[in-house]
Amino acid sequence: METPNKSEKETETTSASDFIREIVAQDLVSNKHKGRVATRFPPEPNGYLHIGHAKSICLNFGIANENSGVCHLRFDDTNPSKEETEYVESIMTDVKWLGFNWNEHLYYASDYFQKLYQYAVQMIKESKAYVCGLSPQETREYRGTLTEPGKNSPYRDRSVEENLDLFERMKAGEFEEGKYVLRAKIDMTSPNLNMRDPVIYRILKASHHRTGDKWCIYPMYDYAHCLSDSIERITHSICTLEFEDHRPLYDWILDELRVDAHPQQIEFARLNISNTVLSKRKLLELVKQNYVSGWDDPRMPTISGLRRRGYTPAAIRTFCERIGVAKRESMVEIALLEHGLRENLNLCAERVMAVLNPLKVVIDNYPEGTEEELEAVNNPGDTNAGTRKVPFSREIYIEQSDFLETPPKGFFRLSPGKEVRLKHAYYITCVSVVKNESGEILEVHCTYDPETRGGWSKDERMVKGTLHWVSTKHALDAEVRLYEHLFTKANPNDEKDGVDYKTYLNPNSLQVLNSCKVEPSLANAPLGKPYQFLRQGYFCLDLDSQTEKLVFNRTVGLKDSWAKTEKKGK
RNA sequence: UGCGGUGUGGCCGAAUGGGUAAAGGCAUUUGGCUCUGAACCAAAAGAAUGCAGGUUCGAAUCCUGCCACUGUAGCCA
Repeated sequence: METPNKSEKETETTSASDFIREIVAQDLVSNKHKGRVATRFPPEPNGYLHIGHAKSICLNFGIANENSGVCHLRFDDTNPSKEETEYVESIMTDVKWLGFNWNEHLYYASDYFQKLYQYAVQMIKESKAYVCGLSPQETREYRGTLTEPGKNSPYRDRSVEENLDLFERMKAGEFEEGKYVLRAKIDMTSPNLNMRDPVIYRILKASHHRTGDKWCIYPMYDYAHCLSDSIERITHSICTLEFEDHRPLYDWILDELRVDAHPQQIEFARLNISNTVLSKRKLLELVKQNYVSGWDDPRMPTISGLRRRGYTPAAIRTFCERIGVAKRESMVEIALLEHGLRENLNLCAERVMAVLNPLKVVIDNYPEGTEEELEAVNNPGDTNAGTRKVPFSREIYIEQSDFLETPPKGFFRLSPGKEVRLKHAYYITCVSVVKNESGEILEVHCTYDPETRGGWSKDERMVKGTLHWVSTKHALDAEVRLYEHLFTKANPNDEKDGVDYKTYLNPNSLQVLNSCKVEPSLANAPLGKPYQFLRQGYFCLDLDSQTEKLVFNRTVGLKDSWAKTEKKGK
């Protein structure tokens, strides 16, 4: 498997098996497909990919990779009224970014329109399909209900010749949309509604993003999908649970057409994640109604949103492996996603210092006008990451939350009379506080111990707290965007009593900090490169960033056990 | 209320034609370590597997009957 980012590091995981992989393994043992494994990822190009699709991508490409097989990328473009080239592009970008490669196996259902048409003619000739003139409304009425059988269409017994003629004229564009459809002749009394003479072709006078105006009849999903799978000689056609009831139809079409490749459809449960939504309709609504800034808003669970947020492909892949594959519908806690993210970022993110809510500290005994460069390791877990120089001077910024005039028990950051370590620098002791008339703290005065340069003390005196800091005169201004879960409720889809899911939108999902100070090495931060802002979390440069005004996204915060005990105390 | 599917700790999920204390991960709690209250290390707590019967020396696995949840009545996919 190729990874697009060379610096990317993979999290160690033992890939677990699941019921689908077992089926594939058994088929390999029984030589059912002569040792071949061919899967496919078949998105409809009518929207952006989200992390639910990533589960399917990892599954399909994963199974192919593990078995020296192939996985096709096939655009299921049978409905020209909804599909666009823009989506085709974004889907390819996202699949590649996730680290998967379809090589030469890029297909479109629209490539098969001619073949599909010929198969339809064959079905008509064998009296297995007929042209129906019922209106959409009538078709619905004839179909029956969940508990009542349907009844035969009055057009069901047209002659083969008449059907052939009508179908030909449908194709020639002689009829308006809705006037006729081609239906499979199965059984209007079947307990499975999908088998009640399903429509397999409809008239659509829309321009197709690839075939233009060549066609005005388009195959329906059930008809096109199984045949596309068969044409491509897919061995295992993996889809989600809602298609379970369609499997008899999938098999019926392939059986009746006596094709020589008959893939096996296998269904699994789609992914749900807490505190977000993963339905195309809802995601589209959030975008269209400006609840978010776009498909790639860093709060969105879309692949493009996650990418902009700073997620790594490896973290998403690991997540998809860990959630497993099963048939029961479930909701995975978003904490699992975030855990894997931190785990991966911890390996590859370089550490830097940034102060989000600055508080000025003056080091009284540090010579005025002097400055020095201190060495800082980029990643304590990875010696290859090297070191960098960080400028230090008499005035620095620390985090407001790192100073408390009257500290509670267990607080081991800075407070009057207390000594703390400045990361990579010196030990400092707070000697006084300067406030304005209304009592707000303007600056904190400290003294430093020159013997502790680099953050070490020869006498091994105990210093419990270590703070991050930035030299005031070297600091770069930055905007930092902090994100929280998009929804406050674990399951926003639980819309009981008519409550709309948007009711649960988190008003604090985006918090913008405008007066952040970051260390100068960040001046040349490349887009998307992961950083750990020491003691705070993982961040990356956002595409809104400018040279004069850097903009960073918080990908995910570090775990914060102090915040936890603080909360408990309240 | 047809047909299909699914029920295993708070959340995912193993246990693949019955066999010792029902894996593992996340979350939670505790302790250790540490120049990040991070990471890391160690440990703890937490389920008698939807319910009720039955078969068996022995059942999450087999049988019977219930219950709950879910999908399905597009000329969407």
